[in-house]
Amino acid sequence: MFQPQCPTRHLLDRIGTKWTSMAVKVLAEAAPGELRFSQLRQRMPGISQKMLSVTLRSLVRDGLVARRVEPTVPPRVFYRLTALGLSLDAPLAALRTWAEEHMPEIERNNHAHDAQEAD
Amino acid sequence: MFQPQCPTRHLLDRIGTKWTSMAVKVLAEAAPGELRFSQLRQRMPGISQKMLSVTLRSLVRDGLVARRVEPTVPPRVFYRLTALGLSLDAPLAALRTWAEEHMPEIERNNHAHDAQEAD
DNA sequence: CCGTATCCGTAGGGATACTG
DNA sequence: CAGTATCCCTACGGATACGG
Repeated sequence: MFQPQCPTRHLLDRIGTKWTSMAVKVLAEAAPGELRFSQLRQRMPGISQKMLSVTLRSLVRDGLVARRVEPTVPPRVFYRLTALGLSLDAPLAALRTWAEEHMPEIERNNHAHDAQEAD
Repeated sequence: MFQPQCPTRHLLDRIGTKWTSMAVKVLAEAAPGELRFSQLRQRMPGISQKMLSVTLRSLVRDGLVARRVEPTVPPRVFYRLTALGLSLDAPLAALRTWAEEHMPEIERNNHAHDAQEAD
C-alpha cells in the first residue's frame, strides 16, 4: 500500500490535477448524454482551452471518457463518460458532499489557527 | 459550484498533495490511538522529514489532526485524527477501494491507447 | 527526537498565438 | 470549432544542513 506503484497514489495524481474531477462531475451530470468541447468549456468556468484539451486527453487515455468526432466542417467533437468514468463519479460525489459539509469548519479552523500564532 | 471559492476545489488542493491522504489513512488505522512523528515516518515509506512536517502542519491547521507534545527531553510529539479527520477517512476509503479495483483497468487502457497512437 | 531553513529541479498550469 | 505550440511563472516537493 502506498508503494511507488500504489493504485491510490496514481489515482490521486490524476484527480488531484486541477480540472479532472470537475470534468468528471460535469460529464456525469450530462450522462448518458454527450457534451461538446465548447459545452464543457462553458460548464467549467475559468478553464483555458489548453487545460481542457490536456485534461480530456488524459481522461480519454485512462478510458474514463470516450471521444467521438463528427467529420463535418468544421468538426464537432463529443465527449461522454464511459462506464468506468461513471463508476468513479460515485466516490467523487461522496468527497464533494464531505467537502460541502465540512469545508466551512475547516475554514474556521484555519482562521482560528492563524489568529493563534499571531500572538 | 467549482467557483474559485468552491469547497471541493479547496479540498482537492489539500488531499491532492502527495502525502496528505496517506497520512490520514495511517492515522485512521491507528485511531483512536496516537502516533509519534517517527512512527508516522515509518508507516509512510519514502516521505522526507520535511514533507512529513509540512503535511502534518497543514492537517493540524485544518483541524483534521490534533498535536500533543510531551515536554520531556527530548520531546515526544503525538498526532491523532480529530473527529473531523476521521469523518474524512470514510470518503477517502471509498476512493481507495475504487482505485484498487479499477487502476489495473486504467493501466491497461493507458497501454492500449499508447500502442494505438504508435501506429 | 522533532523539527526548521535553504537550495534547487521539475512539472502543473496560465496567456497567447497559430492551424486544419 | 476544436484543438496544438510556445513561453513563462510558480509551487510542490526532494536533499541537505542546522537548531532546541
